[in-house]
Parts: sequence; structure tokens; C-alpha cells
Amino acid sequence: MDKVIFIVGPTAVGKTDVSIELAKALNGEIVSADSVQIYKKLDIGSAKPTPEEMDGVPHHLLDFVDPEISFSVSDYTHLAKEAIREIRSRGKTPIVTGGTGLYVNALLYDMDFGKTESDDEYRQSLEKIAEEKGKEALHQMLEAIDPEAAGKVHANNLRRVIRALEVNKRTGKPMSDFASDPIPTADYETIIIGLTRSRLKLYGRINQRVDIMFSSGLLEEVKKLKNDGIDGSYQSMQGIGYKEVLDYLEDKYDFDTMVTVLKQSSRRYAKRQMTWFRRYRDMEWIDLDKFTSVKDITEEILSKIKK
RNA sequence: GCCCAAAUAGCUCAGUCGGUAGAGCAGGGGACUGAAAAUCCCCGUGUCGGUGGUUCGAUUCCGCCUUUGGGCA
Repeated sequence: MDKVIFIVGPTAVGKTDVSIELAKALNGEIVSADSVQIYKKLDIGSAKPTPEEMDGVPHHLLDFVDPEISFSVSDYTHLAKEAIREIRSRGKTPIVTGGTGLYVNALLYDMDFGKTESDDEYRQSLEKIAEEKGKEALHQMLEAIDPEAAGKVHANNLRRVIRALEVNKRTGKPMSDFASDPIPTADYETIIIGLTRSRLKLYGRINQRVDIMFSSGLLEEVKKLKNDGIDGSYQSMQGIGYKEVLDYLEDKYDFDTMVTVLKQSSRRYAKRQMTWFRRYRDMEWIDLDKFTSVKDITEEILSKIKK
């Protein structure tokens, strides 16, 4: 198989099992596309596959960043493309698996991130302006220098407005110069498999998985991170499961409420992921509700790949 | 068995001095280029419990029935 295979889908749909089984069948290696599983020590809450689950299949871009480090799509793109190149050079098949849409996009398309690193100081100064003069004021600043970007971003979306201003400051060019229509990458051919299930089934799996996370020690995992000084101000702690447990540890609500909120956050995340993936034109969707075993699903994927 | 109250969106409830109804939550849809598990935008028709009556017209008033809650035996 000389194409790069993508296995995408919402959280808890069953990507891990399927991708590992597929990797075995194709003599492939997995490239994770998950913005939280990149972090070390965030194991249970991120639903990172265990060594037993990996069953000897090599995984890349997983469990390699310290929790106090900020990590960006750009970082991811460079490392993941390098991993793909390296896997292919050994004659193996890269299987990109994950639910982080932007990361998947970065490997599917040649995206120009403009070589503009984040500028925390500038971001903070802009946040201050927004606080004092309102979000509209910031949006108007953007309108003045990059009307096209301003037209695309809602004034309430502070984060995006700030980023657009930041790009402009660092490069002297408007954001809209970089954010052109994405073109499929020239580095390799791709085949995209989307895993899905009925909402009811998916939500049932999500709720169940959260319960399992707690019985597996999620509370202890977060407590340990907190004791190591990793609090809510870190990017890694913004992951679903981490921020909620952190709030609970700070007595923002009781345990049961926290679990309810956490399940809900996960469900909403899954919904957003579906929105993202639905827009891929040449996606082969597979409804996992129709299969009873991972073996059958793998067979189905193999038959689609051969076509 | 008798008395009282309630019955309206998936849930909790508001409301209509009679002209077929609206909040919160849940849920749904969408956007997405260096924080993306982030950030942001949009979306409320439902036999107003059933059935008769009064009325031009009933979810609204009246009777009966059903269910639920409370009280008295």
C-alpha cells in the first residue's frame, strides 16, 4: 500500500482498536493525530492506547511532549510529516489516526502556517484592549488592516481575531494571504476512512468510557499532575477530562456534577468533530454499528482501500 | 373511599383576562490555518392529559374520566 491511510472519527467511536488491527494487516505504523495524546503523563483522560493495546504496532507522535510545554499545529505538522516520510522510506504504510481535525487537515493539505510563531506578550496586550474597550474594538482593528479576515471571523471569537492580528504584526502580511483554499498535499496520496456510529450508540460509549476512566484512576492522574504544578493555565490541562477534574479538585462543584459535566463536554466535542469531518468530500464513511467485531471492520476497510 | 392541587417542548416550568404558546436546561446544525479536546456563531410546532359541554372560536371557562402529588379517613 503506497498511500497514506487516514482513520478519523469522533471520540470513543473506536478508532484505536480498528487502526491497530489495520496496521497489523497492512504491516503499517500509526501516526497519531491527537492534540492531547501527544502529552506525556496524560494517559487515562486522553484515552491514550496502552502498550498492551498497541500490541507491538509502532506509534508515532504519541506520548512525547512534557505537560508544561505548549505545542502547536505547526510543530505537529513538521514532526508528523517527517514521521510519515520515515515510515514510507522503510516500505511500511503510515496510518494516520486521530480526532483532531486541524491536525488531520495539516497532513491532508499543504497548509501554509506562515512561519509566524505565537507572540504571548502581544496576545496579552490585545486581550487587555478587548477587556477595556470591548471585543468589537479589536475586531475593528482587524477590519482596518485585513478586511477579508475580519469578514470571516466573528467579533466574539477573540482568539481568532487576536491570531489574525498577530500574524499581521509578525509578517506584515494579512492573515488571508496564508489562509487560502487548501490544496491536497503533493507529498503522498491519501485515502480517508471516517468511522461513525449512531448518536445514541456513540453517546452511550462516551458516557461509559468516562466511568471507566474514573475506575482506572483519572482522579489520581490529575491530582498527580496538579501536585507537579501543572494547573489549568497550561495548554495540556485544557483537555476534556483534565479541566473538569481540576475544577472539582478546586471545589467548583461536587463529584457527581463534575462527572455529568465531563460527559457532556465529551458529547459536545464528538458533535463538533462530526461537523468537521463531514465536510471532507472524498471520505469513505463506515458505520461501526453495523459490525460486531474489529476483524469485520478491518475487512471492510481493506476492501475499500483496494478499490 | 372522600377532599384539594397538578397535567403545556426530551426535562423543569412560565403563559394565554377565550383568538392554537415561550424561557432555562438538554439536544441539534454550522464555522474553523501556529491554544483546535481550544475558540466562536445559529436553531424552540408542541394532539397545551383524554372526552363531552358553553362559545363564532377552548390549551384557557364548566362537567366527567385518566394519571401523578398531597391531605382526610
